[in-house]
Amino acid sequence: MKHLQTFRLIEAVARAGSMRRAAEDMNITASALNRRIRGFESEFGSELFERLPGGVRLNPAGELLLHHYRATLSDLARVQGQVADLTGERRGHVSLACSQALLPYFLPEHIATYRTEHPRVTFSVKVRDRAEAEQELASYASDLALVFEPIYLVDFEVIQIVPQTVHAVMAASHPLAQKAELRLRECLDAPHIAPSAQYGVRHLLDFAARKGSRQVSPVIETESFEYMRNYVLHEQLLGFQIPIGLQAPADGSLVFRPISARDMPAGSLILGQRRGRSLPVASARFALRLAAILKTQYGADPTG
Amino acid sequence: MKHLQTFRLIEAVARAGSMRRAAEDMNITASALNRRIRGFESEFGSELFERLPGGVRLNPAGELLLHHYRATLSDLARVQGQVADLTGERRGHVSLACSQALLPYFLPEHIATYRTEHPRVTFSVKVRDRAEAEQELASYASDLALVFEPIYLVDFEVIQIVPQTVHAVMAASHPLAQKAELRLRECLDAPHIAPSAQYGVRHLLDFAARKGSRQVSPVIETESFEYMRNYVLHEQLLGFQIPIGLQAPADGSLVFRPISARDMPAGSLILGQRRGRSLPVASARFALRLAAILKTQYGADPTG
DNA sequence: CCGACCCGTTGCAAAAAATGCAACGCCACA
DNA sequence: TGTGGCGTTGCATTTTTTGCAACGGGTCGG
Repeated sequence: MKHLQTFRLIEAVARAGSMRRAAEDMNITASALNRRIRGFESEFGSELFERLPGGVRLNPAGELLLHHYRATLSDLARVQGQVADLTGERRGHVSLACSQALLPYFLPEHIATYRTEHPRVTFSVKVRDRAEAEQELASYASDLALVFEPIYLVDFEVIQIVPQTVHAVMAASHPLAQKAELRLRECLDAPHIAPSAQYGVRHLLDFAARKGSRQVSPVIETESFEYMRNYVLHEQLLGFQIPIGLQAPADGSLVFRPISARDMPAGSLILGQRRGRSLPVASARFALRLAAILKTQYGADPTG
Repeated sequence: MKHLQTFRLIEAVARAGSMRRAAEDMNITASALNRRIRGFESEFGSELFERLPGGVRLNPAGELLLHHYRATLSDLARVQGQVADLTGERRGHVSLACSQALLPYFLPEHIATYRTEHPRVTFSVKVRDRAEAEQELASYASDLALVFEPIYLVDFEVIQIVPQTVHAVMAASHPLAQKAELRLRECLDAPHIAPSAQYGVRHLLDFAARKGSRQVSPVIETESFEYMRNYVLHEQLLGFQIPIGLQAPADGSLVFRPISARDMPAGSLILGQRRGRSLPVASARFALRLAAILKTQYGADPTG
């Protein structure tokens, strides 16, 4: 949209922290950029940036305006989606932030299915931990978030919530692989590999361990669940993940067992959006679909 | 705001129903206007107008877009108000639609008072009957409405509600001027002048009369309460109005008496805004002030 | 049934706005 | 005290927008 170019430039300057760098990013000269900013500031009635030696930084007025811009952009996208609906076309864009567990199986499968039915709908999939995901929604950078155990629920509107019991992941040859269900104690006694602190799985583990006056003491700590799943095939360690991110391989090399509910309650996988926002049509429809799938595949909402 | 010029043009075309007329209104040539519209339509991805012989008309896509524009405008005004607050200045604009009864005393007094405290706040005051006032809010043409007995309460969010008993207005020499309170029967028996059907006062009168198997049969019917107040000084008729629009003149020529609550319940004077909208700072503050004044001057909210 | 009229649209030249280039003053840092 | 990055400004150039005139199509009244 051409009429929003000035806002795009403002955003670029805010991101770059300097007019000259932003000018380069946007493929115009610093002078042109500078004059657009100054021109807008004067018609807006207030400066948007603090001029510092070495660059610029958004001032509070600029923050407010940038927020307006993002809200405008999002509303315009919604309108375009509605118009596309009017003309009978199913097109649009869905932007989604999700936890790592959704990457290997769940999202690829269901986005692919959705796209066979609606080939003109495109997707962005970002990986964000539970804190970042909310930020993503708040800044309108993503329409939807599908996150395990989000932290702050302010401005986060729950669309669907499903329980996910943490599972221990291990090689088929691991001694504990014989049991159908594991006690937390057994897991902590065995050498283990654990996700780092920002993840919901780790948070649940730490919490449950403290309650039993134990602690999680991983041999390896990692930010990557994929790394964890692969590593336990090479050394006899226990890993931890939620079932939506797990699938038994055909060769039977990897197995996973739930941790007893007596030791650790199930966590919540939550599909949500920014509170009060009306989503673009494409995102809204996809959210409905996703909610239905989660509900039927992963059972009733534990909160009622 | 320069970057919204195209939207202003689209709105003008929608209002004028023809590009050439809109071009004249906006002081540009029809060709320039036409090319901007076509240009925008092509980047937007859809036509906004039906081209008819004899002019154009918004199509559904255009309606959606115009709605987006108005929402954007309103949000931008809110942001500008917040920024003005940041810089310590109290400026901004309050737009208000109101019933006639507020014109003679109430609004002039309180807007003037407000402006002595906040000289940089400007006002628009539009007179609208109770149906039009809601339309005014819905289209973002006004921020606030202060209306007696609004009709449809959809999308109308009540800020403050105060009771107003309908009063009979008459010359001091009128026989009924001796009594402190009038029965509806007495009023209908006497020759009277009444507001036309779209007004809340008339609506209450008609309703109460029907309940007593009577009917309002005015000698004169008028859209102007000012006319009514002045007319009863020249002929011995009863007029009707609510007390917020009445003030006893110094010379005692005009008197007004309440109609008994046994015959007719008090109506509601309601201050409201568009549901769910976050108002510009100036309007929000003025609304708070107005609500406080209404509450203290005209007693408790009858609905609780 | 046809001419007058109003409509949206388009070609082309003029006017206006945005841009690039070069230079200036400023401040931090070495 | 120089050096390099920063925001900003004057000026020539390029790009965009506008106004003018004309075209084709439709309605309406004589």
